[in-house]
Amino acid sequence: MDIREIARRAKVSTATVSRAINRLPTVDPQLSRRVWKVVDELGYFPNTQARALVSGRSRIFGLIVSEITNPFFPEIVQTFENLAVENNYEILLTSTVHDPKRMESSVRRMIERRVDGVAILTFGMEESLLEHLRFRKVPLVFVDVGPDAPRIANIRIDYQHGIRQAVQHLAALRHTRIAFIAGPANLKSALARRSAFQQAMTEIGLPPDLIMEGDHTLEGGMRALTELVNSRRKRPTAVLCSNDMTAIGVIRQAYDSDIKIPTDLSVVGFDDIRLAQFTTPPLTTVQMSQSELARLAFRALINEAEQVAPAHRGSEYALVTNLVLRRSTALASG
Amino acid sequence: MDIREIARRAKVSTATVSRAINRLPTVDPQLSRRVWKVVDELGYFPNTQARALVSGRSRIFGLIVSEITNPFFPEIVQTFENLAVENNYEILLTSTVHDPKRMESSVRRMIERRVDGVAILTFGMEESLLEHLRFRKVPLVFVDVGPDAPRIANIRIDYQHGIRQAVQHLAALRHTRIAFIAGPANLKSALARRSAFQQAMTEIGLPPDLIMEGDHTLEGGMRALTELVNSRRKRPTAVLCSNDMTAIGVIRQAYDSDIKIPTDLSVVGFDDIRLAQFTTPPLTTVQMSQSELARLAFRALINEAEQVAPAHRGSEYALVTNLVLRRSTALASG
DNA sequence: ATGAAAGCGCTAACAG
DNA sequence: CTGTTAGCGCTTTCAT
Repeated sequence: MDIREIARRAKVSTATVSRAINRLPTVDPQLSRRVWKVVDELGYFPNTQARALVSGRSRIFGLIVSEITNPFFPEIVQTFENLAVENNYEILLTSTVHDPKRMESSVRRMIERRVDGVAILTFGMEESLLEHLRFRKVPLVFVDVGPDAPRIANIRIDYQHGIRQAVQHLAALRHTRIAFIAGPANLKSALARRSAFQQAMTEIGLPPDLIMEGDHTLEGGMRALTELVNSRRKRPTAVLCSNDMTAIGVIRQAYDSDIKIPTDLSVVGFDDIRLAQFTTPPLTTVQMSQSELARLAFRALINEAEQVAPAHRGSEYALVTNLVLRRSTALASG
Repeated sequence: MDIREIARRAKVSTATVSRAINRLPTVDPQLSRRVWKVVDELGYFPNTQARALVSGRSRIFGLIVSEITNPFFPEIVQTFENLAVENNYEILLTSTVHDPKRMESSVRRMIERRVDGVAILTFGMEESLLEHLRFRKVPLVFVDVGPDAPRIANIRIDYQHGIRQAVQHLAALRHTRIAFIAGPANLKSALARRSAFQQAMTEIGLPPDLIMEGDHTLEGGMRALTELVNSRRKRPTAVLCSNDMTAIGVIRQAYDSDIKIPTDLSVVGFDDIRLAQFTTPPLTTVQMSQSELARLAFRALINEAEQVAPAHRGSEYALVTNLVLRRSTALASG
């Protein structure tokens, strides 16, 4: 069943069918009705491949993430999909699973399907992979790490804003010994969080000297708390974590070590993944809105894809972070 | 840049380029090398839309889920994507978000992109939506609820197996008052879990009379435990939940009510979502392997899509459930 | 083994 | 306002 079949049955040309289906205003309402009647009767759906072939636009946006199972991403994917539906796009979702081969295949798949734009929301992308995409002038959007170039948008995250709130919140609860459990040192966003912490502490005259190394995993959080507890130094009364998984590890380890949260130890996370609401106690954390991030990314892509004359420079979007209070923090004990 | 460009530069016909790229054995190695050289030099990637148009196969599988943010799904999506990459397919992911309009648009999008098969992994699908898909003879795979018809595969889940293990595990820990928090009554899979519980209890001579209504949400679990606690009846020492989110709600409410888990109350979940490992204490639960489910679904689709002569009946796949022990269960107190 | 050419389903330029 | 037709990039007969 194709457009010709419809044309035959509606006794019009294929051009008219095409126009009617695309709701071009220049078609006689009479004919249009005839076309739509046949379309509905036959249950006809236009073939997007054929459309894409002739129009040169696939109406597909690529979305590259690290791993779908990383709790940071489902919300992003969902929001992205919602927007795609609203705007009549499809989304081609690929994950790199931290594997260079998979990154390469992601890019290849994007190009083969002729996507109209790609949002790269992985943590740390190999520059080299962008070559093909940039060469083909595919609109791109990055978080934090993109180059400043035409057709490349960047979402800049204000880590400082939320982290300052977190530190000041803890200070207001009379905490003075506040530890920070950092993320992987090769991760730009983790480094940014770390220095935001240092600055926020310094601002209020607290020494930012209690910094533990973590790796953004549950296990890393558990290890870091264990170290903190076993250290000869005086134990901190509060700990700020570079991401929520780390904080969840801290909570888990605290439970095992009979440290009560928040009475014995206040814990603050970062990201505000869905899971943060489900811990016991629910986690106070710095929110970096995943849905807002997805919205910005989508908007960047659609702006770029649907404008006729591409801008000469890339555009910038900003995302602020904010503390959300739950129940893992309390007045410093003692 | 297209196949003609390659042909011109390699001084062969487009037919030869096509054959070389598709690695047909009938092409002279000499020419093939020439073609590939040009392909690599230019960074050429075949246009999948054009391929799909002529071949009639899109190499896209649809995957319909309820909500991507439901913790049950990310693992499924990830596994599905891994398999897609391995087999050179793309996945068209849509979610119904429990909205009839979105279900409809999911189906429309699948058909417009001419997917080669669809896995319907939602909880409860409107029969009516299948019409279009079945009419177009698209291979389909369901969980539990699919009709027995050609090109339609079904994955049957053995709820009984894991639930019996859970009940017997609790009984072995000397629990005799075991409650069950059920799921929504309109959900076939929830009903199956409930009756599996009843049967497993009856088998060992325990009365399956402590059944609370839940709704598969955290809040539902919290409410159910509150009721259980406030009831005049003797409190159960163990509770089996229809899904993990419910169990997590129970854990949360127990924490708020100063009931220690597992010492005062043993809790068992169902599904084994990733999150179950991250609760405090980690949740003992009946595993219904999401990755295995995804694997079965993908295999069903690819079998159906790549066989020349469609079988006359739908095929059936089985998935068993199994208890996984963590730390939310213990000997009955008292 | 290779090439010429038809055609997949659609849109858009052009003519009327 | 409507129809005719070329052509999007590729695969696949059918000749050679």
